[in-house]
Amino acid sequence: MEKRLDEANNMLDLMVSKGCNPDCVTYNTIINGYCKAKRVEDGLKLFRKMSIREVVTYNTLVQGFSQAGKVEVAQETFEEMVSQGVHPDNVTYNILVDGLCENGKLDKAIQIFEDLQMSKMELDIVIYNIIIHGMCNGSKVDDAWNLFSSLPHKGVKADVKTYTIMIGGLCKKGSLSEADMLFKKMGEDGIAPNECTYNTIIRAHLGEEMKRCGFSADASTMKMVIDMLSNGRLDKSFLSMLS
DNA sequence: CTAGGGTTAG
Repeated sequence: MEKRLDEANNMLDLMVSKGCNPDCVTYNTIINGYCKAKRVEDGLKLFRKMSIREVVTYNTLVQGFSQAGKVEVAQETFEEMVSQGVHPDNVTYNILVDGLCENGKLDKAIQIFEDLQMSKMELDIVIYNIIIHGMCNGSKVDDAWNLFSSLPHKGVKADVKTYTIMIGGLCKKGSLSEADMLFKKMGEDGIAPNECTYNTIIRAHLGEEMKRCGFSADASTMKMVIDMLSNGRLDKSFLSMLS
């Protein structure tokens, strides 16, 4: 967790030298550490050396490759898992579908999600949250809304994340009044908003308020930003807010 | 008498 992977590896060698054999949890802890440290290739090397093939390790690797932006390799790892006879579980599909969404492959994510719905796997709210989030970020807020609205028929109960994701999607689309209505409905449905929900809706309202007050990136604003960037009062990451 | 490792929102 502290990204001190080489020390962790030395510890692994030490335990082996003392006759204490690592098991799948030991290995997975280190493989996950490699992935979090953006060293998924090193994680894969360790994986190739071990003989245990279980679902959690594959899940770790699929996520590692996705988060390293190598979603094709993540998909290949998933295929390998299936061909090795290791059965994917809910977490596998959550990781795979989220990885596809985060790497610009929303259509593929939706396709897998639809296959899952036809399968006899029991889907819980997590996969719905992931796909609704993917749709909202992929400019398919209307599709997200339709899916969100279908949850009661499917016997799946929306949680605070579902509402927050959907409210965020409506805000992004510019439908602030619909977002407000959903925020109200969420309370009526007995789901309490949390800090994420409030941040989402407050940010959208502030953005509207700024527009109404005539704030925009005009010449004088740009000059102010450029000045503040040059004297260091404003961090460069601020610019990402503007796009 | 068998822990501990992998998943979603701004």
